[in-house]
Amino acid sequence: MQINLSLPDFTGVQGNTPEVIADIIRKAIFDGTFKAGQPLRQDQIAQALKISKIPIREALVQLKAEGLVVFLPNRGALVSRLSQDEVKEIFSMRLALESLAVQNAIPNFSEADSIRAQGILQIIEKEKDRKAWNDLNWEFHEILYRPSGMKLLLNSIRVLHNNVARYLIVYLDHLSGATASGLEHWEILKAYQMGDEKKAVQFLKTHLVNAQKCLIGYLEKE
Amino acid sequence: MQINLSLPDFTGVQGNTPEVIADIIRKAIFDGTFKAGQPLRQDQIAQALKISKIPIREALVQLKAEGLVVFLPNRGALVSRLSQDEVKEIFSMRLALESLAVQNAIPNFSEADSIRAQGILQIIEKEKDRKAWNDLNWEFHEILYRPSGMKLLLNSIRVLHNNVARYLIVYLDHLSGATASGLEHWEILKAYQMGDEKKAVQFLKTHLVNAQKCLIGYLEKE
DNA sequence: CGATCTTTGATAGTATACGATTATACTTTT
DNA sequence: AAAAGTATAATCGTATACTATCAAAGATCG
Repeated sequence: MQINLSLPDFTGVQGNTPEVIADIIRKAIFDGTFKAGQPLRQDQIAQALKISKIPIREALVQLKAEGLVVFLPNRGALVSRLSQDEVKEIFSMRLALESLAVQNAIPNFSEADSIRAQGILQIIEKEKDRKAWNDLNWEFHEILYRPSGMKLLLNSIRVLHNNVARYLIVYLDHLSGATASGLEHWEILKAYQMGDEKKAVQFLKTHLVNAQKCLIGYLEKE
Repeated sequence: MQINLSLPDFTGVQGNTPEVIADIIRKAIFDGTFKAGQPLRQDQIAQALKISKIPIREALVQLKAEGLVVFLPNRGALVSRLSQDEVKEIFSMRLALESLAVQNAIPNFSEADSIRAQGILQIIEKEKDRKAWNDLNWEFHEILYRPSGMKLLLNSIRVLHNNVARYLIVYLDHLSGATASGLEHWEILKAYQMGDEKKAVQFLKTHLVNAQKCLIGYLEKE
Protein backbone atom coordinates (compact mmCIF):
# COMPACT_ATOMS: atom_id res chain seq x y z
CA MET A 1 0.00 0.00 0.00
CA GLN A 2 1.31 3.38 -0.98
CA ILE A 3 0.04 5.94 1.47
CA ASN A 4 0.09 9.45 0.18
CA LEU A 5 2.59 10.77 2.63
CA SER A 6 3.41 14.37 1.88
CA LEU A 7 6.60 15.53 3.42
CA PRO A 8 8.54 18.62 2.38
CA ASP A 9 10.77 18.19 -0.62
CA PHE A 10 14.21 18.39 0.80
CA THR A 11 16.83 18.88 -1.87
CA GLY A 12 20.36 19.21 -0.63
CA VAL A 13 19.50 21.08 2.52
CA GLN A 14 22.33 22.17 4.78
CA GLY A 15 23.55 20.26 7.78
CA ASN A 16 23.68 16.56 8.37
CA THR A 17 20.86 14.58 6.95
CA PRO A 18 19.55 12.76 10.04
CA GLU A 19 19.05 16.08 11.84
CA VAL A 20 17.11 17.50 8.94
CA ILE A 21 15.00 14.36 8.73
CA ALA A 22 14.38 14.50 12.46
CA ASP A 23 13.13 18.06 12.05
CA ILE A 24 10.78 17.02 9.30
CA ILE A 25 9.35 14.10 11.26
CA ARG A 26 9.11 16.21 14.40
CA LYS A 27 7.09 18.81 12.55
CA ALA A 28 4.93 16.08 11.04
CA ILE A 29 4.16 14.86 14.55
CA PHE A 30 3.24 18.40 15.56
CA ASP A 31 0.93 19.11 12.68
CA GLY A 32 -0.81 15.77 13.01
CA THR A 33 0.56 14.11 9.89
CA PHE A 34 1.76 11.45 12.30
CA LYS A 35 -0.66 10.89 15.15
CA ALA A 36 0.05 9.48 18.60
CA GLY A 37 0.31 5.70 18.43
CA GLN A 38 0.81 5.64 14.71
CA PRO A 39 3.59 3.45 13.31
CA LEU A 40 6.34 5.23 11.44
CA ARG A 41 7.18 2.99 8.48
CA GLN A 42 10.77 3.44 7.52
CA ASP A 43 10.44 2.45 3.88
CA GLN A 44 7.49 4.73 3.43
CA ILE A 45 9.23 7.76 4.88
CA ALA A 46 12.35 6.90 2.92
CA GLN A 47 10.37 6.82 -0.29
CA ALA A 48 8.58 10.05 0.49
CA LEU A 49 11.89 11.80 1.10
CA LYS A 50 13.69 9.92 -1.66
CA ILE A 51 16.55 8.70 0.47
CA SER A 52 17.47 5.41 2.08
CA LYS A 53 16.35 4.08 5.44
CA ILE A 54 19.62 4.54 7.27
CA PRO A 55 19.38 8.28 7.95
CA ILE A 56 15.69 7.80 8.75
CA ARG A 57 16.53 5.31 11.43
CA GLU A 58 19.08 7.65 12.95
CA ALA A 59 16.51 10.43 12.97
CA LEU A 60 14.06 8.12 14.72
CA VAL A 61 16.63 7.24 17.37
CA GLN A 62 17.10 10.95 17.99
CA LEU A 63 13.36 11.41 18.37
CA LYS A 64 13.22 8.41 20.66
CA ALA A 65 15.73 10.13 22.91
CA GLU A 66 13.45 13.17 22.92
CA GLY A 67 10.52 11.01 23.94
CA LEU A 68 8.46 11.64 20.82
CA VAL A 69 8.91 8.12 19.49
CA VAL A 70 9.11 4.65 20.97
CA PHE A 71 10.61 1.54 19.45
CA LEU A 72 8.97 -1.85 19.76
CA PRO A 73 11.26 -4.83 19.13
CA ASN A 74 11.00 -5.89 15.50
CA ARG A 75 7.98 -3.70 15.06
CA GLY A 76 9.72 -0.45 14.50
CA ALA A 77 8.92 3.01 15.69
CA LEU A 78 5.64 4.49 16.82
CA VAL A 79 4.72 8.01 17.80
CA SER A 80 4.67 7.81 21.58
CA ARG A 81 1.54 8.22 23.69
CA LEU A 82 1.65 10.00 27.01
CA SER A 83 -0.12 8.62 30.03
CA GLN A 84 -1.69 11.03 32.48
CA ASP A 85 1.09 10.32 34.93
CA GLU A 86 3.69 11.11 32.33
CA VAL A 87 1.97 14.38 31.50
CA LYS A 88 1.98 15.35 35.16
CA GLU A 89 5.60 14.36 35.40
CA ILE A 90 6.57 16.46 32.40
CA PHE A 91 4.78 19.50 33.75
CA SER A 92 6.50 19.08 37.10
CA MET A 93 9.84 18.91 35.38
CA ARG A 94 9.01 21.89 33.24
CA LEU A 95 8.10 23.91 36.30
CA ALA A 96 11.37 23.02 37.99
CA LEU A 97 13.51 23.77 34.95
CA GLU A 98 11.65 26.80 33.69
CA SER A 99 11.74 28.36 37.13
CA LEU A 100 15.48 27.90 37.07
CA ALA A 101 15.64 29.55 33.68
CA VAL A 102 13.50 32.46 34.83
CA GLN A 103 15.72 33.10 37.82
CA ASN A 104 18.84 33.14 35.68
CA ALA A 105 17.28 35.09 32.84
CA ILE A 106 15.69 38.02 34.63
CA PRO A 107 18.96 39.70 35.61
CA ASN A 108 19.98 39.68 31.95
CA PHE A 109 16.61 40.52 30.45
CA SER A 110 17.17 43.48 28.15
CA GLU A 111 14.95 46.23 26.85
CA ALA A 112 15.21 44.66 23.40
CA ASP A 113 14.01 41.33 24.75
CA SER A 114 11.10 43.08 26.36
CA ILE A 115 10.06 44.75 23.12
CA ARG A 116 10.33 41.56 21.13
CA ALA A 117 8.25 39.70 23.71
CA GLN A 118 5.56 42.35 23.59
CA GLY A 119 5.47 42.17 19.84
CA ILE A 120 4.92 38.44 19.92
CA LEU A 121 2.14 38.72 22.46
CA GLN A 122 0.38 41.21 20.24
CA ILE A 123 0.63 38.96 17.20
CA ILE A 124 -0.30 35.79 19.02
CA GLU A 125 -3.69 37.11 20.09
CA LYS A 126 -4.85 37.25 16.51
CA GLU A 127 -3.29 34.00 15.37
CA LYS A 128 -5.92 31.36 14.55
CA ASP A 129 -3.74 28.60 13.13
CA ARG A 130 -2.78 26.16 15.84
CA LYS A 131 0.65 25.32 14.55
CA ALA A 132 1.59 28.94 14.02
CA TRP A 133 0.14 29.77 17.42
CA ASN A 134 2.35 27.18 19.04
CA ASP A 135 5.45 28.41 17.24
CA LEU A 136 4.80 31.90 18.52
CA ASN A 137 4.08 30.54 21.97
CA TRP A 138 7.42 28.81 22.06
CA GLU A 139 9.16 31.84 20.65
CA PHE A 140 7.77 33.92 23.51
CA HIS A 141 8.95 31.47 26.13
CA GLU A 142 12.32 31.21 24.49
CA ILE A 143 12.78 34.97 24.73
CA LEU A 144 12.07 34.66 28.43
CA TYR A 145 14.60 31.89 28.99
CA ARG A 146 17.40 32.60 26.54
CA PRO A 147 18.89 35.51 28.51
CA SER A 148 19.88 32.95 31.13
CA GLY A 149 22.61 31.93 28.71
CA MET A 150 21.98 28.30 29.65
CA LYS A 151 21.88 26.41 26.41
CA LEU A 152 21.61 22.91 27.78
CA LEU A 153 18.80 23.99 30.02
CA LEU A 154 17.00 25.69 27.18
CA ASN A 155 17.29 22.57 25.09
CA SER A 156 15.89 20.37 27.83
CA ILE A 157 12.99 22.74 28.27
CA ARG A 158 12.35 22.69 24.55
CA VAL A 159 12.23 18.90 24.51
CA LEU A 160 9.78 18.78 27.40
CA HIS A 161 7.70 21.54 25.91
CA ASN A 162 7.48 19.73 22.58
CA ASN A 163 6.30 16.58 24.27
CA VAL A 164 3.17 18.17 25.61
CA ALA A 165 2.70 20.85 22.98
CA ARG A 166 2.05 18.30 20.26
CA TYR A 167 -1.13 17.23 22.03
CA LEU A 168 -2.24 20.78 22.54
CA ILE A 169 -1.68 21.51 18.87
CA VAL A 170 -3.23 18.48 17.31
CA TYR A 171 -5.97 17.30 19.61
CA LEU A 172 -7.26 20.23 21.54
CA ASP A 173 -9.38 23.17 20.71
CA HIS A 174 -6.88 25.21 22.60
CA LEU A 175 -8.21 28.48 21.36
CA SER A 176 -10.74 28.39 24.16
CA GLY A 177 -7.89 28.39 26.66
CA ALA A 178 -5.78 30.70 24.57
CA THR A 179 -7.19 33.92 25.94
CA ALA A 180 -6.51 32.87 29.52
CA SER A 181 -3.06 31.77 28.41
CA GLY A 182 -2.57 35.17 26.80
CA LEU A 183 -3.33 36.99 30.04
CA GLU A 184 -0.88 34.80 31.89
CA HIS A 185 1.76 35.62 29.31
CA TRP A 186 1.30 39.32 29.93
CA GLU A 187 1.53 38.79 33.67
CA ILE A 188 4.81 36.94 33.33
CA LEU A 189 6.19 39.60 31.04
CA LYS A 190 5.21 42.36 33.46
CA ALA A 191 7.00 40.57 36.27
CA TYR A 192 10.06 40.34 34.01
CA GLN A 193 9.92 44.04 33.26
CA MET A 194 9.84 44.80 36.95
CA GLY A 195 12.65 42.33 37.55
CA ASP A 196 10.47 40.47 40.02
CA GLU A 197 11.69 36.88 39.98
CA LYS A 198 9.25 35.63 42.54
CA LYS A 199 6.20 36.91 40.76
CA ALA A 200 7.47 35.68 37.42
CA VAL A 201 7.92 32.18 38.80
CA GLN A 202 4.53 32.33 40.43
CA PHE A 203 2.76 33.31 37.22
CA LEU A 204 4.73 30.71 35.34
CA LYS A 205 3.45 28.12 37.74
CA THR A 206 -0.15 29.21 37.21
CA HIS A 207 0.45 29.12 33.49
CA LEU A 208 1.80 25.59 33.54
CA VAL A 209 -0.80 24.29 35.95
CA ASN A 210 -3.58 25.57 33.72
CA ALA A 211 -2.05 24.04 30.63
CA GLN A 212 -1.71 20.77 32.49
CA LYS A 213 -5.35 20.84 33.56
CA CYS A 214 -6.37 21.44 29.99
CA LEU A 215 -4.40 18.46 28.70
CA ILE A 216 -5.32 16.11 31.54
CA GLY A 217 -8.95 16.96 30.95
CA TYR A 218 -8.61 15.87 27.36
CA LEU A 219 -6.83 12.64 28.28
CA GLU A 220 -9.55 11.75 30.74
CA LYS A 221 -12.22 12.03 28.07
CA GLU A 222 -10.24 9.55 25.99
CA MET B 1 46.60 1.28 12.37
CA GLN B 2 44.91 -1.37 14.45
CA ILE B 3 44.44 -0.02 17.93
CA ASN B 4 44.02 -2.64 20.56
CA LEU B 5 40.52 -1.74 21.55
CA SER B 6 39.15 -4.14 24.09
CA LEU B 7 35.43 -4.09 24.40
CA PRO B 8 33.34 -6.82 26.02
CA ASP B 9 32.61 -9.81 23.84
CA PHE B 10 28.97 -9.48 23.12
CA THR B 11 27.53 -12.67 21.68
CA GLY B 12 23.82 -12.61 21.07
CA VAL B 13 22.96 -10.52 24.08
CA GLN B 14 19.32 -9.78 24.74
CA GLY B 15 17.51 -6.67 23.61
CA ASN B 16 18.04 -4.53 20.59
CA THR B 17 21.57 -4.18 19.44
CA PRO B 18 22.03 -0.40 19.32
CA GLU B 19 20.99 -0.11 22.97
CA VAL B 20 23.46 -2.77 23.99
CA ILE B 21 26.18 -1.08 21.97
CA ALA B 22 25.29 2.26 23.53
CA ASP B 23 25.71 0.66 26.95
CA ILE B 24 29.10 -0.69 26.04
CA ILE B 25 30.33 2.63 24.66
CA ARG B 26 28.86 4.52 27.60
CA LYS B 27 30.72 2.29 30.01
CA ALA B 28 33.88 2.68 27.95
CA ILE B 29 33.55 6.44 28.32
CA PHE B 30 33.12 6.03 32.06
CA ASP B 31 36.10 3.80 32.60
CA GLY B 32 38.36 5.97 30.47
CA THR B 33 38.70 3.61 27.51
CA PHE B 34 37.36 6.55 25.54
CA LYS B 35 38.57 9.88 26.89
CA ALA B 36 37.01 13.30 26.47
CA GLY B 37 37.75 14.71 23.05
CA GLN B 38 38.73 11.37 21.61
CA PRO B 39 37.33 10.40 18.21
CA LEU B 40 35.16 7.31 18.16
CA ARG B 41 36.07 5.49 14.96
CA GLN B 42 33.10 3.61 13.69
CA ASP B 43 35.01 0.97 11.75
CA GLN B 44 37.25 0.32 14.67
CA ILE B 45 34.42 -0.16 17.13
CA ALA B 46 32.56 -2.26 14.59
CA GLN B 47 35.57 -4.52 14.22
CA ALA B 48 36.09 -4.79 17.94
CA LEU B 49 32.48 -5.85 18.43
CA LYS B 50 32.38 -7.89 15.22
CA ILE B 51 29.33 -6.22 13.77
CA SER B 52 28.71 -3.61 11.10
CA LYS B 53 28.76 0.14 11.48
CA ILE B 54 25.03 0.71 11.24
CA PRO B 55 24.06 -0.24 14.80
CA ILE B 56 27.18 1.56 16.02
CA ARG B 57 26.03 4.78 14.43
CA GLU B 58 22.60 4.46 16.00
CA ALA B 59 24.20 3.93 19.37
CA LEU B 60 26.31 7.04 18.84
CA VAL B 61 23.23 9.08 17.95
CA GLN B 62 21.67 7.90 21.20
CA LEU B 63 24.75 8.98 23.11
CA LYS B 64 24.74 12.29 21.30
CA ALA B 65 21.22 12.87 22.58
CA GLU B 66 22.51 12.14 26.07
CA GLY B 67 25.27 14.68 25.63
CA LEU B 68 28.14 12.22 25.91
CA VAL B 69 29.10 12.44 22.27
CA VAL B 70 29.20 15.15 19.63
CA PHE B 71 29.20 14.75 15.87
CA LEU B 72 31.38 16.89 13.64
CA PRO B 73 30.38 16.98 9.97
CA ASN B 74 32.36 14.43 7.99
CA ARG B 75 34.62 13.90 10.96
CA GLY B 76 32.45 11.55 12.90
CA ALA B 77 31.81 11.30 16.59
CA LEU B 78 33.92 12.50 19.49
CA VAL B 79 33.52 12.08 23.20
CA SER B 80 32.19 15.46 24.27
CA ARG B 81 34.05 17.88 26.48
CA LEU B 82 32.28 19.97 29.05
CA SER B 83 33.07 23.63 29.48
CA GLN B 84 32.98 25.12 32.96
CA ASP B 85 29.74 26.87 32.12
CA GLU B 86 28.18 23.63 30.99
CA VAL B 87 29.24 21.93 34.19
CA LYS B 88 27.64 24.68 36.22
CA GLU B 89 24.53 24.43 34.10
CA ILE B 90 24.28 20.69 34.59
CA PHE B 91 24.65 20.99 38.33
CA SER B 92 21.96 23.67 38.43
CA MET B 93 19.64 21.44 36.47
CA ARG B 94 20.47 18.49 38.69
CA LEU B 95 19.64 20.50 41.76
CA ALA B 96 16.31 21.56 40.33
CA LEU B 97 15.33 18.08 39.19
CA GLU B 98 16.73 16.12 42.12
CA SER B 99 14.99 18.44 44.55
CA LEU B 100 11.77 17.68 42.75
CA ALA B 101 12.49 13.97 42.99
CA VAL B 102 13.27 14.23 46.69
CA GLN B 103 10.01 16.03 47.41
CA ASN B 104 8.00 13.39 45.59
CA ALA B 105 9.97 10.46 46.93
CA ILE B 106 10.03 11.15 50.66
CA PRO B 107 6.31 10.48 51.23
CA ASN B 108 6.77 7.04 49.63
CA PHE B 109 10.15 6.21 51.13
CA SER B 110 9.78 2.80 52.73
CA GLU B 111 11.58 1.01 55.52
CA ALA B 112 13.01 -1.39 52.95
CA ASP B 113 14.40 1.52 50.94
CA SER B 114 15.98 2.86 54.07
CA ILE B 115 17.70 -0.43 54.85
CA ARG B 116 18.98 -0.83 51.32
CA ALA B 117 20.33 2.71 51.32
CA GLN B 118 22.14 2.14 54.60
CA GLY B 119 23.65 -1.04 53.22
CA ILE B 120 25.03 0.77 50.23
CA LEU B 121 26.52 3.54 52.33
CA GLN B 122 28.32 0.95 54.42
CA ILE B 123 29.76 -0.78 51.39
CA ILE B 124 30.70 2.38 49.56
CA GLU B 125 33.00 3.57 52.31
CA LYS B 126 35.35 0.68 51.70
CA GLU B 127 35.17 0.72 47.95
CA LYS B 128 38.46 1.78 46.36
CA ASP B 129 37.71 1.21 42.70
CA ARG B 130 36.42 4.40 41.12
CA LYS B 131 34.06 2.80 38.68
CA ALA B 132 32.52 0.54 41.30
CA TRP B 133 32.36 3.50 43.67
CA ASN B 134 30.41 5.48 41.13
CA ASP B 135 28.01 2.63 40.46
CA LEU B 136 27.25 2.41 44.15
CA ASN B 137 26.96 6.16 44.37
CA TRP B 138 24.34 6.19 41.64
CA GLU B 139 22.58 3.23 43.17
CA PHE B 140 22.25 5.15 46.41
CA HIS B 141 20.82 8.21 44.72
CA GLU B 142 18.45 6.06 42.70
CA ILE B 143 17.05 4.56 45.86
CA LEU B 144 16.38 8.06 47.07
CA TYR B 145 14.60 9.15 43.90
CA ARG B 146 12.82 6.02 42.69
CA PRO B 147 10.04 6.11 45.30
CA SER B 148 8.81 9.26 43.56
CA GLY B 149 7.52 6.92 40.89
CA MET B 150 8.61 9.45 38.27
CA LYS B 151 10.38 7.47 35.61
CA LEU B 152 10.94 10.23 33.10
CA LEU B 153 12.38 12.40 35.81
CA LEU B 154 14.63 9.63 37.05
CA ASN B 155 15.91 9.08 33.55
CA SER B 156 16.68 12.75 33.03
CA ILE B 157 18.55 12.82 36.30
CA ARG B 158 20.53 9.76 35.30
CA VAL B 159 21.57 11.37 32.03
CA LEU B 160 22.72 14.55 33.77
CA HIS B 161 24.46 12.57 36.47
CA ASN B 162 26.33 10.53 33.90
CA ASN B 163 27.53 13.62 32.15
CA VAL B 164 29.44 14.88 35.12
CA ALA B 165 30.19 11.57 36.78
CA ARG B 166 32.40 10.44 33.94
CA TYR B 167 34.84 13.22 34.75
CA LEU B 168 34.78 12.41 38.41
CA ILE B 169 35.48 8.77 37.64
CA VAL B 170 38.19 9.09 35.08
CA TYR B 171 40.04 12.27 35.80
CA LEU B 172 39.78 13.00 39.47
CA ASP B 173 41.30 11.56 42.54
CA HIS B 174 37.85 11.68 43.97
CA LEU B 175 38.72 9.49 46.89
CA SER B 176 39.96 12.57 48.68
CA GLY B 177 36.48 14.04 48.45
CA ALA B 178 34.80 10.70 49.01
CA THR B 179 34.79 10.89 52.78
CA ALA B 180 33.08 14.30 52.76
CA SER B 181 30.68 12.95 50.17
CA GLY B 182 30.01 9.98 52.43
CA LEU B 183 29.04 12.22 55.34
CA GLU B 184 26.68 14.17 53.13
CA HIS B 185 25.06 10.93 52.02
CA TRP B 186 24.35 9.99 55.62
CA GLU B 187 22.87 13.42 56.29
CA ILE B 188 20.52 13.12 53.35
CA LEU B 189 19.48 9.64 54.39
CA LYS B 190 18.80 10.80 57.93
CA ALA B 191 16.58 13.57 56.63
CA TYR B 192 14.74 10.99 54.58
CA GLN B 193 14.23 8.76 57.58
CA MET B 194 12.77 11.66 59.48
CA GLY B 195 10.61 12.56 56.50
CA ASP B 196 12.11 16.04 56.49
CA GLU B 197 11.90 17.25 52.90
CA LYS B 198 13.44 20.62 53.55
CA LYS B 199 16.54 19.24 55.21
CA ALA B 200 16.92 16.57 52.58
CA VAL B 201 16.87 19.15 49.82
CA GLN B 202 19.25 21.34 51.74
CA PHE B 203 21.80 18.56 52.21
CA LEU B 204 21.36 17.55 48.61
CA LYS B 205 22.26 21.07 47.62
CA THR B 206 25.41 21.01 49.72
CA HIS B 207 26.28 17.67 48.22
CA LEU B 208 25.92 18.91 44.66
CA VAL B 209 27.67 22.20 45.28
CA ASN B 210 30.67 20.38 46.71
CA ALA B 211 30.81 17.98 43.80
CA GLN B 212 30.62 20.92 41.44
CA LYS B 213 33.47 22.72 43.19
CA CYS B 214 35.55 19.61 42.93
CA LEU B 215 35.00 19.29 39.20
CA ILE B 216 35.35 22.99 38.42
CA GLY B 217 38.60 23.00 40.32
CA TYR B 218 39.88 20.26 38.07
CA LEU B 219 38.74 22.01 34.89
CA GLU B 220 40.49 25.21 35.96
CA LYS B 221 43.80 23.42 36.29
CA GLU B 222 43.36 22.17 32.75
C1' DC C 1 -17.36 -26.28 12.93
C1' DG C 2 -13.48 -24.68 15.60
C1' DA C 3 -8.69 -24.73 16.84
C1' DT C 4 -4.04 -25.12 15.59
C1' DC C 5 -0.49 -25.38 12.20
C1' DT C 6 1.49 -23.58 7.94
C1' DT C 7 2.36 -20.44 4.62
C1' DT C 8 2.96 -15.95 2.78
C1' DG C 9 3.59 -11.11 2.67
C1' DA C 10 5.32 -7.11 4.88
C1' DT C 11 8.59 -4.87 7.65
C1' DA C 12 12.40 -4.34 10.73
C1' DG C 13 17.15 -4.88 11.32
C1' DT C 14 21.93 -5.62 9.66
C1' DA C 15 25.79 -6.41 6.46
C1' DT C 16 28.18 -5.18 2.49
C1' DA C 17 29.52 -1.96 -0.93
C1' DC C 18 30.43 2.42 -2.74
C1' DG C 19 30.98 7.45 -3.27
C1' DA C 20 32.41 11.70 -0.96
C1' DT C 21 35.14 14.12 2.08
C1' DT C 22 39.06 15.01 4.79
C1' DA C 23 43.61 14.15 6.69
C1' DT C 24 48.36 12.76 5.67
C1' DA C 25 52.51 12.00 3.25
C1' DC C 26 55.10 12.93 -0.51
C1' DT C 27 56.83 15.48 -4.33
C1' DT C 28 57.82 19.55 -6.72
C1' DT C 29 58.91 24.25 -7.22
C1' DT C 30 60.78 28.58 -5.95
C1' DA D 1 64.88 24.70 2.85
C1' DA D 2 60.14 26.15 2.99
C1' DA D 3 55.82 26.32 0.86
C1' DA D 4 52.56 24.76 -2.18
C1' DG D 5 50.44 21.39 -4.70
C1' DT D 6 49.30 16.58 -5.62
C1' DA D 7 48.67 11.75 -4.69
C1' DT D 8 47.25 8.39 -1.34
C1' DA D 9 45.08 6.59 2.58
C1' DA D 10 41.66 6.69 6.00
C1' DT D 11 37.08 7.50 7.37
C1' DC D 12 32.57 9.13 7.14
C1' DG D 13 27.98 8.93 5.24
C1' DT D 14 24.49 6.63 2.46
C1' DA D 15 22.50 3.31 -0.89
C1' DT D 16 21.56 -1.26 -1.94
C1' DA D 17 20.88 -5.99 -0.80
C1' DC D 18 20.04 -9.55 2.25
C1' DT D 19 18.20 -11.95 6.44
C1' DA D 20 15.27 -12.39 10.48
C1' DT D 21 11.02 -11.61 12.49
C1' DC D 22 6.23 -10.86 12.94
C1' DA D 23 1.30 -10.77 11.68
C1' DA D 24 -2.40 -12.35 9.13
C1' DA D 25 -4.72 -15.39 6.03
C1' DG D 26 -5.45 -19.88 4.54
C1' DA D 27 -4.98 -25.00 5.20
C1' DT D 28 -5.21 -29.12 7.92
C1' DC D 29 -6.80 -31.88 11.51
C1' DG D 30 -9.59 -33.11 15.37
